[in-house]
Amino acid sequence: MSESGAPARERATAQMVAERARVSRVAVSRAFNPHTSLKPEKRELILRIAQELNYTPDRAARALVSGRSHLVGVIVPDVCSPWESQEIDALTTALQNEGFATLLFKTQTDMSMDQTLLTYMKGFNPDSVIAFVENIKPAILARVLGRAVPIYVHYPLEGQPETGVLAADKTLHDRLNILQRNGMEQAVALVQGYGARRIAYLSGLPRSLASVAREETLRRVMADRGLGEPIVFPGDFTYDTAYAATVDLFRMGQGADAVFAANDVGAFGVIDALRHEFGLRVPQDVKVVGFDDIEQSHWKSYSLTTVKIDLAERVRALVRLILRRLNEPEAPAFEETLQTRLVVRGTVG
Amino acid sequence: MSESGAPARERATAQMVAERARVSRVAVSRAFNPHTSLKPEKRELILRIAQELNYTPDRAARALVSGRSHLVGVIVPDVCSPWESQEIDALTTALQNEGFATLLFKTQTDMSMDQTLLTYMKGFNPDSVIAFVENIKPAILARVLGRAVPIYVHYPLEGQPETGVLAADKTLHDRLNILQRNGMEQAVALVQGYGARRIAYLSGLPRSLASVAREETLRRVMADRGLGEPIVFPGDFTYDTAYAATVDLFRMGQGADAVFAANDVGAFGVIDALRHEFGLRVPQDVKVVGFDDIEQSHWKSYSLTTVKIDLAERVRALVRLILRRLNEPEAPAFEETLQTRLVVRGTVG
DNA sequence: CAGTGTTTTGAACACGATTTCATAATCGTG
DNA sequence: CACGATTATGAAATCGTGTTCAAAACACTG
Repeated sequence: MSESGAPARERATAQMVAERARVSRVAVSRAFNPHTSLKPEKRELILRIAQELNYTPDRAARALVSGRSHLVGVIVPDVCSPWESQEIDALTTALQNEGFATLLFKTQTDMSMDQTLLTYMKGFNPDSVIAFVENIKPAILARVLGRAVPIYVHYPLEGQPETGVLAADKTLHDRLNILQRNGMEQAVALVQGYGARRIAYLSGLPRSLASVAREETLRRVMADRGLGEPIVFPGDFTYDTAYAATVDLFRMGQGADAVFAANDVGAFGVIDALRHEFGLRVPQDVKVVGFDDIEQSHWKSYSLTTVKIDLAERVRALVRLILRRLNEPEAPAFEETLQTRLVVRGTVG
Repeated sequence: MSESGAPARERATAQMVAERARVSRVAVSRAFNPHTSLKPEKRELILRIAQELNYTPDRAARALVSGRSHLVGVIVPDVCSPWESQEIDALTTALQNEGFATLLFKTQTDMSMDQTLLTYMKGFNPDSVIAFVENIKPAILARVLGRAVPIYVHYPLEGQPETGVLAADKTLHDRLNILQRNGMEQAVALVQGYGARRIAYLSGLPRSLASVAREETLRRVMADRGLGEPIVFPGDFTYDTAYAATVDLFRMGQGADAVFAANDVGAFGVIDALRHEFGLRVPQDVKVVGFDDIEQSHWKSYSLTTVKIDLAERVRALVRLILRRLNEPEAPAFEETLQTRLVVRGTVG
C-alpha cells in the first residue's frame, strides 16, 4: 500500500513521482539521466512533477549501483592555514560546478597520517582523494582506498626527480607538479640587486616536500649566482614559530640581510619579529620574501613580496586530473605542471 | 560464482568476509555494529579477517537502509575568511570524533542562497545542516532538506527576540544563541575609560544577522552610558572594503576616536588605513576593537583588542545540538547559549 | 532428564536508485 | 499497407548493507 498522503516530512522517492505521473519508476530514473531515451514531453512532465514533490534522486542509492559517490575526499592537517583554506574554497566551488562535493577530513596536528583516518575515509567511498598531507606513501593510500586514485602535489627538482614519500613508490597516482625555480630565480635576482649577501631560509615542517624542495631550489639558485649557502633556520609554517625562530636567529648576532620564508604566514612572523623585537626596518635593513601569495599578503602591514603559485590555475589543474581519472580509471599516471612567478610588493626594495 | 581471487583493486564486500570466515553475511554486519548479539570469539574472528581483506562497511549502502548518511552539510559563503575557516576546522575535528564527516558547500559571493544549491545539497542526504549563511529562511531550508533539521546561529537582543530571517518563522530549527552584550559592555567601558567619545561602527554585510545585532548592541550599550549614537559606516567583513571605508570616513573630516568593527578582519583594514593613509597612531590617536578573536588577532602588527567568541565552546555546542537532534528527531527546538568576553591587547590603551 | 528461558544464528525482506533485456510503439520507406 | 529499422517502455535483476523473525543452540533450574 503506497500511501500518497505521506507525512510530508519524508523524502519523496522515485516511486511516488512515478505514481503521480502515471509512468514507471524506470522512466523517472531516465528523466534525471541525460543520455537515455525518453520521450521529451514525458521527461518534461516527470521533471515538473518531481519539482512539485521536491524530489531529488538519492545519491546514496545512486552511488550503490553506479559505483560513483560524487564525493572528493580532501585530507588536510589544518584548515585554518590561509593557503589551505583558500585552496579548499576554490576547490569546493570548482567541484560543485562539476557535480561533486567536498568531503573534508583532518589529520592530527603533526602532519602524520594514521591508517585509522584513511580507513575511516574509505567508508565514505570517495571517487577521488586529494592529500594535502605529504608524508603518506601512495602505496598505502591506494591500498586503503581501493578504487580511488590519489592525487599528489609534487615539487620536482632537475636531476633529482623523486623526493620524500614519492621516492621509489611506483603505485599509480596522478600528479600536479609545481616548478619553483622560475619564481625563486626572480626573487633571488631582485634581492641580490638590492645588495643582499647574507641570505637566510626559514623552513617549514621538517619532512614537508614543499619546504624541502624550496630550500633545495634556493640553494641551487644561490650557488648559480655565486651567493654561497643560505643560513637555514627551522620553522613549521606557523606565525608563532616563525616569530620565535627569527628572534633566535637575530639574537645570536648572526642575522641576515634577506630572509626567504617557506610560506607567507611564516614571512609575516619574520617581519613582525624584526620590527617589534629588534626595531629593524623591512625592507631597508632586511628584505623578506614569502611563498604562496595568499590573500593576506597584500595587507598594508605586510605588503609582502612573494613567490606566487596561481591558485585558480592550480585548482583548475586538480579538477582536470580528477575528471580525467574518472573517465579513464585504468589509464597510466596523469600529470599537470605549473610555474611560479614573483609578485613584487613592499618587503624588498 | 563468487570468485575469491578478485582483481584486488575492487572493494571487499561483507559477502567475501563472510565466506572467508565461514559465517553468514549477517554475522559480518553484526560484528561491525556494537549493540548486537554475537559470540565474542566470532566477532573477533570476523574483525580480524575484515582487516586482512581491508574491508569497511560501505556507508552508501548503510545510509540507504538506516537512513543515516553520517554527513553534516556545511554551507559557507567564503571558506577563506579566517573566522569561518577556523570554525570549519574545529567542527571537522569534532564531527570526525563522533563518526561523521563534513560535507562542504559554497554559496555565491553575495551571501545569497539559491534554491539550486539547497536542492543540490539535498541529494547528498546530510543528517544535519549548519548554515553559515544567514539570509535563508528556516522554512525554505527545511522544505528542501526534508529530514534534516537545520541549525541557526542567532544573536538575541533583549526585548526584541526575533530578527532577520528568523522573524516570524516558526519552522522547527535548532539554535545556538550568542549573547554579545557582555563583551560589548566591557569593550565600551574600556574605550570610554581611555577618553573616547566619538565612536564609529564599521558594519558587516548589510543583511547579516551578526552585524546588525552587533550594531544594535553597541547602540544600546552606548546609550546606557550616555555616549550618544555611533557613527555607522558600511563594510562587508572584508579587509579591502574596511580599508576603503575607513579612508572615506576619515577623509570627510569626520573621523572618530574609537572604531568598533563587525569582525576582526575588518578591524585589520581599519588599522592599516589609519596608519598608512593618515599617519594616525593606534591606539594613541584612535582606538580599535574587533569581534571574533581569530588566530591572526594576536599577530604583533595588529595585536587587536577584540570581543571573543570562544571557538571551542561554540563548536562543542554545535555538535551537541547535532547529536541531540539525531537522537530525538521529533523533539521541539533545542537551544544552546554562549557568552562573549573582551580580550584586551594593544589597540586600546 | 524434562522443561523453561536466554542467547545466537541465518533466511528473507527492505532501502532507492540504475542497468539489462525483451517487448511494444513509432518511424521511414517502397 | 506491409515491412524492417529505430526508439520508447517497463519487468526484473542488481548494488552492499541493516533489520525482522522464527528456528536452533545453549544455559539453567528442579
